[in-house]
Amino acid sequence: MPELPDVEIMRRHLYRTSLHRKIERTSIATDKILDGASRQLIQAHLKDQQFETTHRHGKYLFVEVDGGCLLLHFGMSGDLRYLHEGDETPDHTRAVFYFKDGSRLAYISQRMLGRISWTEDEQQFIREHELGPDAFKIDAQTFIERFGAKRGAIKPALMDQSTVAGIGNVYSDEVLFRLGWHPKRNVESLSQNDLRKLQRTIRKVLQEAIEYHADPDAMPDRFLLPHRDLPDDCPRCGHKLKKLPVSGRNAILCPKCQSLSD
DNA sequence: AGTACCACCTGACGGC
DNA sequence: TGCCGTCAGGTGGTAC
Repeated sequence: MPELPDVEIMRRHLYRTSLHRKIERTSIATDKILDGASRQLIQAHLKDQQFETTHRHGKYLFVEVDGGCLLLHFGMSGDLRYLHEGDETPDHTRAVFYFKDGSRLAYISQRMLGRISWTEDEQQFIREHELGPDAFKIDAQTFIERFGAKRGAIKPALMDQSTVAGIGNVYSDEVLFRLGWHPKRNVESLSQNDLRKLQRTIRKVLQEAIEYHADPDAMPDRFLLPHRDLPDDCPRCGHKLKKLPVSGRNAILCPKCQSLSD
């Protein structure tokens, strides 16, 4: 479930477990998961190096080594798991980073829509992939400038990675649910105050999701996320939640709490 | 610039 | 039990 909070949890996992271990070798199951870098290049760059540090921008995980940066993206399904010697490799593991001490880090991507790449210039990578500022770190003023310049429906605007990076289908729904705003409401209808409120709500929702380890089962009932499997009822008013196609994706919303009129 | 649609992939799940 | 259609939380391309 890799949107910003999920990737942040993976970052913390990697940070806690996998830094400063010498890399013996890297196995990559298929070239399909590579983007702009050959497997030979990645393997050669990682050999005998160690992961020095890791940070996240939007849904991308940056893992720095001496001489460059490994990039992990997870598509619509994925996970990262540190394993001790003897631990079984999880299903759908598509790449494994083997450390000299016998442990290893598994990159899991069930639908193989995730991508592994390599860059020597992180800022250039961000520019080339047209990523806006990170949705969690962006300051209010920058958010208002960038988001306020957009047109059209608010949900696709929230999911546009070039405006603000990190929000996908699920968390755009969560933010709009918390605000009581309809996903098709026009961005043009938002006042300066609404934009400020939107930015604060994004930060709050992402912050809380991270605190609950991006795990729907751990989240309180007032979140929309644990109720996405329809049919289910709105945790706020009890009305039946509904599914609504918005620019090619399915939004989940409460038609009573999130009416289009206001 | 925004929207709509398709393609990329695999596999979990519900219906029959 | 097994087959099949449908659907899934992302991104990138096209055409309008």
